[in-house]
Amino acid sequence: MARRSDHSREELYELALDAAAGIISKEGYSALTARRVATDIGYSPGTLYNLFANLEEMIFHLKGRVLDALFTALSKKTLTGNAEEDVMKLFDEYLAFFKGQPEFRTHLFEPMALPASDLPDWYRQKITNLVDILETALAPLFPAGTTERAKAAHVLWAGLYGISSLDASGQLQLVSKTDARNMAKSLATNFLAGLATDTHSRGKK
Amino acid sequence: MARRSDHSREELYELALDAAAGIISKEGYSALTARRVATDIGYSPGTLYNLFANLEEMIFHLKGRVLDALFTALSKKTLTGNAEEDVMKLFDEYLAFFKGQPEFRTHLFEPMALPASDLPDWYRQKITNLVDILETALAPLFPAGTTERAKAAHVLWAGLYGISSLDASGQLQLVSKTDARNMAKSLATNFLAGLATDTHSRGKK
DNA sequence: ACCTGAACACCGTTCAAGT
DNA sequence: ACCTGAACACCGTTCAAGT
Repeated sequence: MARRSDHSREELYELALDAAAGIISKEGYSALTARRVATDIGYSPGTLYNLFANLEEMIFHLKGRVLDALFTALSKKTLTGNAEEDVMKLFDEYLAFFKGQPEFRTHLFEPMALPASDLPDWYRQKITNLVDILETALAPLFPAGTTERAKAAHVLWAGLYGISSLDASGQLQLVSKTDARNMAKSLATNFLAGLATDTHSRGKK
Repeated sequence: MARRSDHSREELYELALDAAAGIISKEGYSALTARRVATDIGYSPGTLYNLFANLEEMIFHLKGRVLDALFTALSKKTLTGNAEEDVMKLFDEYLAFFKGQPEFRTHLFEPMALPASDLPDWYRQKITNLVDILETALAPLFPAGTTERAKAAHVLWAGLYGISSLDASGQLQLVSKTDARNMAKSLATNFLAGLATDTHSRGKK
């Protein structure tokens, strides 16, 4: 074939990520290969390497896109000012988001092949933005910008991730009706109740 | 070469898992291939397929071994009867276990390619045994065998997993000195404090 | 400047053939 | 019965050559 300029670089970028997302949701992660994406967008494999350093980087950008979509979904929620209620609202939206696209839930936050310190800033920022939403819901409980508030948001975020992730991969026994939502509620309720006792009373231990 | 019966089937099984563990810890997961394991144990690739259905199953068995080692480590801890103290003792041992072998932390509980329902029983049992240790530490807070006690143990387990996992993959900003241990402590303290208020008082909400 | 497609160095897995 | 090793159908990635 001859040279193609049917698509700009930006269009190609979007086409590639679209194709990758489609392959994953239709056939699973194992079907996602550079050659397959190239075929699906009608270009040769080499072209992909004009857009991304390698397949891993391409997946990285796809994850970035999913993080953006999750951010949008969580941002839509209007907070009431009741911390427990708001946290559960966000938890529910999180769980609902991945229920609709289970393929992504299991891989979105999975360990990167990169050394942890090499996580690019633009990526880390997307995660920060997500955690910040959770932190906002904790505003009634803490003075703004305190370390304690950030820590609480981080623990809730990591806890929710753990629940969602182990649930999705069948690594928690879900016999006893203790499904992910139920566990998320337990986490939110008890952790926040514990924070309250912590802040108000509690001398030394 | 000729036929080899240098090793029994059981010996081969152990040799293969030993080799796999060595490859992972020395060169990372991406270096783990069926051909490489075969080379390292001095057999041809085909022999591996006498032992395991495929590479994934082999990794599965390796994970089982790591779960056993984690169980052994956690079992060694003697519990004091103070729930909060005991939970933190177990949390610390968990974090220490993976600090010594970070390659495994990031992959041990990662999503399986299998549908969640196909997790073999022997594997799920190993996880159950681990969570049961945590549940034992909660004995002072709940009547034995209650659903509530099991649920609390599950939430703590999933939460710890989330913290450990996101920490390891650099997906929590560890700028603010909020390291994994600190977060695990926050989870344990506040969740258990919340459980206490839950059990004793608390009418309707 | 962008894209191709052959080429390189690998994979996982199978299975006839050997002992 | 167990093991080999060639073979098959793939990979990711590179890069000279084309337009």
